Amino acid sequence: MSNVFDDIPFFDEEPEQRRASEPAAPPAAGGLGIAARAMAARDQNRAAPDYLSGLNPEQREAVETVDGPVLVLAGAGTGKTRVLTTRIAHILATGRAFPSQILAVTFTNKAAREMKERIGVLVGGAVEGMPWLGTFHSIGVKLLRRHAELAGLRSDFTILDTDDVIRLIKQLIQAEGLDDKRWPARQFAGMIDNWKNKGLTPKDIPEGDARAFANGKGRELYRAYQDRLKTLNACDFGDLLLHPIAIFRDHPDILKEYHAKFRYILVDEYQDTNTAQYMWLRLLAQRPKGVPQNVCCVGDDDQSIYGWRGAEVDNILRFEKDFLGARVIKLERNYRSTEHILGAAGHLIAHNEGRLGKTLFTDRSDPDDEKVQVHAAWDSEEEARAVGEEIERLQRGDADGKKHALNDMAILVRASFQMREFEDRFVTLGLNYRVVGGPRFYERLEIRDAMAYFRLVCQPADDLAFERIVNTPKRGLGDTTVRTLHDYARARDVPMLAAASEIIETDELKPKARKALFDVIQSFRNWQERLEKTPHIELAEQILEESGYTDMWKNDKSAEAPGRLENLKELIRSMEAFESMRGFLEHVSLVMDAEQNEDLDAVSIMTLHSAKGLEFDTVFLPGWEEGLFPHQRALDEGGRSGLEEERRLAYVGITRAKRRCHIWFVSNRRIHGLWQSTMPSRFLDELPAHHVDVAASESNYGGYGGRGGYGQSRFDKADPFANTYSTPGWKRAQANQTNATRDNWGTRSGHAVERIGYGENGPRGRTIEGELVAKSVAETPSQFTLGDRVFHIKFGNGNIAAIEGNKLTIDFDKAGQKRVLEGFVERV
DNA sequence: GTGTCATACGTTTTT
DNA sequence: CGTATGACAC
Repeated sequence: MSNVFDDIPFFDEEPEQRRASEPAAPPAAGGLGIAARAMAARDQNRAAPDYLSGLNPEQREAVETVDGPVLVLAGAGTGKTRVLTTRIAHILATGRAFPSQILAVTFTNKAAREMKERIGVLVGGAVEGMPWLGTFHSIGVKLLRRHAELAGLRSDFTILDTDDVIRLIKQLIQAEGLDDKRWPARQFAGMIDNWKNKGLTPKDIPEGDARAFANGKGRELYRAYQDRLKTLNACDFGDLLLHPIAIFRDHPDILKEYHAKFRYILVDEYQDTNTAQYMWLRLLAQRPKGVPQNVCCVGDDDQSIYGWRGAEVDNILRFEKDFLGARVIKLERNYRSTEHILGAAGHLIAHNEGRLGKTLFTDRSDPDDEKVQVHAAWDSEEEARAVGEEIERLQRGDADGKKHALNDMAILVRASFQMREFEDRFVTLGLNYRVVGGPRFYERLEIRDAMAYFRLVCQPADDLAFERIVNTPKRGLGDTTVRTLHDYARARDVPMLAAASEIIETDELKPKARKALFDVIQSFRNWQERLEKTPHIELAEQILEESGYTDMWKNDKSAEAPGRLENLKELIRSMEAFESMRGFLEHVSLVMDAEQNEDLDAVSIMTLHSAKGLEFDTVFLPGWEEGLFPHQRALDEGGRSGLEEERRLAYVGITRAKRRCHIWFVSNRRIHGLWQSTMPSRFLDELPAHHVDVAASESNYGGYGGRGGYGQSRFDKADPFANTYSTPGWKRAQANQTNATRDNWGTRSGHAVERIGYGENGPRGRTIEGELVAKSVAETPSQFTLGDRVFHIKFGNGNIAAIEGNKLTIDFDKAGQKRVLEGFVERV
C-alpha cells in the first residue's frame, strides 16, 4: 500500500503539507495523527485489536467488512453508533485511509459530535483529523465554499435560516403585486423546502405545483427567489445540498477528485435520507464498474419517522439495487430493553407491511421485569396527575425499593400541546422537568438581532440582516425610509448598506433620516475596520454597546428584558470557543441548538420525534387515542403509509424504554378548546397480551372504579350519580378478564395465548393473534340497542344512532354526534 | 412607534 | 380554549 495515495488530490491543508514532506501513506507510528494512534493501538495486539473485543459477531462483521457496499440494518438499541465508530477506527487502524479520506455523514450535529467523541475514545485523544465527519449540511457548506463560484456565489456566502427566508419571500410576493395574506410566505417557504428536498430546481417542479401557488406564478416565484439569493450572495439550507449536486453533475472532473479523495463513505440514519441527500450520496459513492464502492449505510426502516418532511424509506429498501453486491447485515441483538418491552414493540411493528423485517431479541430475562403497562384515565388532567404520581413513587422508591433519578424518566408525547398539561401539573407538584427540543436559543429575538449585527459586519451584502437591525434600536429609520432605500438598492443592484452610502449623498431622504443613516454607515465602517484587528469577542461586545442595542434592553422595563440581556451575555460567552467571528457565524447558522443543563435532576418532556436515538429507564407514553395517535391528519393525508409512519413512531416510543414503559389513554381530551370524547388508539389493540398489563388499580379506569379516595376524579365530585354510574363498562370489563388477557374496555378478546412470536410474522402475516384486545367489533353483543336514550357525563343526554361492538355513536341533544365507548354512558 | 383589538388557526422538525 | 399574528388607532 506504499504509493496508492500518490495520485490522490488532497484538499485539506493538513494532509497537503504532509504530502509534501512525508511519504504518502499514513505514518506508521509516532505521528500525531489519529491514524497513527489507531495503528499503534492495533499493533499492541495484532491478533484481536482492542477495539474489536466486546462486539458480537454481527457487529464485528459490520465493522470488518470494510470493502464494498454494506447496509447495516440496526434495530433500536443494537449498538449502531458503536459499529459506526468502531468501523472508522478499524479503517484507520488498518491503514486503509487517512482520516481526511473518510466521509461520514449524520443528520444532526448532536450525532456528529457524539461520533467524534466516541472515535476519540477508541483511538485515543481528540479527533481533529476527521474533517469530513459531519451533517449533510455542514459537509455541503464545506464543499460549496470551495466551489462557490460554480454556483454563482462567492465563497463567503451567508446561510439564511427559515426566518430570513420567510421575510425574503414575503418581499418577493409583495413585489409581484400579490396579496401576501392570500399567499402566505410561510406556506411558499414550505413548498420550496419540499421541492428542494426532492432535488427539484425551478425548471423541474411539476406543473401542478407551479400552478397551485400565487395564481400560477409558483415557478416564477421560485425562480425569483433563487435569483434573489444569488444577488444576496446567500443560500438556504436546501441549497447546501442542491448546489453541490449541480456542481458534481456539471463538472465530472471535480466529482472525480472527490471520488479519489473519499475512499470510505459512511452514512448514519439512512432511513431518513431524502431524495436530494440520496442524489448527493449516489454521486459521491457510485463508482465506475470495477472500482470498489466502499459505502456503508446504517439505518432502521422501522424507525423512519420523517416521511412527512421528505425522507424516503425507499432509499434503504433499494440499497441492494443501487449498490450491487452489497452485503446486508442485520443487528438484532438488543442491549437496551427488557424482553417485555421488545416483545410489545416487535408485535406492534409487525403490523406494518413492506418492512425489511427485523426481530429484536435479548438474552436478558428477569422474572422481575415489568410488563408494559397500559393505563386509562378519564381526561388529560387526570392523566397528568397519575403520571406525576407514578414519577414521584419511582423517585421515592416505593415501587421496588430503589430510588429512581428523574433524569432516567421521560414523557414522550405525540404533539407538543400535550406537554402543557404535564408542565402545569409538575409545577404544582414542584417536580423538576425539562422540555427538550422547544424554542431554541438561537431563535430568540435578541439573539437573532445581535447575530444580524455580526452578520452585517462580516458580510456587508447581507440585506436581510441590514433590514432587521437598521432601525433596532429605534433610530427614526421607519418603514418609508427603509422602503426608499430598498428600492434604490434594487434599482442599482447593489446591497443596501452600499446603497445607503450613496443615497445619503443625494436628497432623496429627509435630513433627519439622512443623518441617522449616516451614523449607521459610520458605525459599520468602524466595526468592519476592527474586524481583523480586534479579538472577536471584544468586537462583539463593542458592537452591541456602540449600536445602543444593549442599552435598548437596559431601558426596557418589561419582565423579559433582564433575561434577554442575560442571553446576550451567554451569546458572547459562547463565542469564546471560536477563533473568529466568521467561524462563529458559520457554526450558528448550522448548529441551532445550545446545550441543556445536565446537572439538574429532571424528568424530560419531549415529542416522540425528538426522542429518537435516546433511551430512558422509564418511559411514559400518554395520549394513545385515535385522532391524536395515530394523528388524524397523518391518516387523512397519508393514508396507509401515514398510519404506518405513526406506528413506527409508536415503535420508537416503546423502544426508548430500558426497563419500564407506561402507556396512557384518556376518554376525554380538549381539542381546539372543546371537550372531545376519544377512542383508545388502535395501537393498543396491536400490543401482545403476553407482554402487557392493563393497570387497573391506581387510576380506577379514569375514576370509574371508585375504589378508595385515591382515584377520585372530578367526575366523582361533579356527578351525584357517580357511584351507580361507575358500574357498566368497567365492571363488565373486569368480569370478562381472562387469566392471560386482561381486557380493558369491556370487549372480550378471548385470545389468551400469544401464538406467534413477535416479529416472526412475515411482511404479509396480518393475522396476528394474541393481541391485547380484539379489534373494534366486540364478540359480546352490546347491552344497548339503537335508539336507546342514554346519559354521558360530559355530553349529557342523547340517543344511540349506531352501534359497533362496544363503540356507540350517539346524537347528543346539546353536544351533537359523538362516538363514545359504551362504558361511559348509562341508559336513562 | 406602541399598544390594543380582531381574527385565524390549531402534528411531527433538522439543517 | 389559547396563542400568534396582523390591522388599526392613538
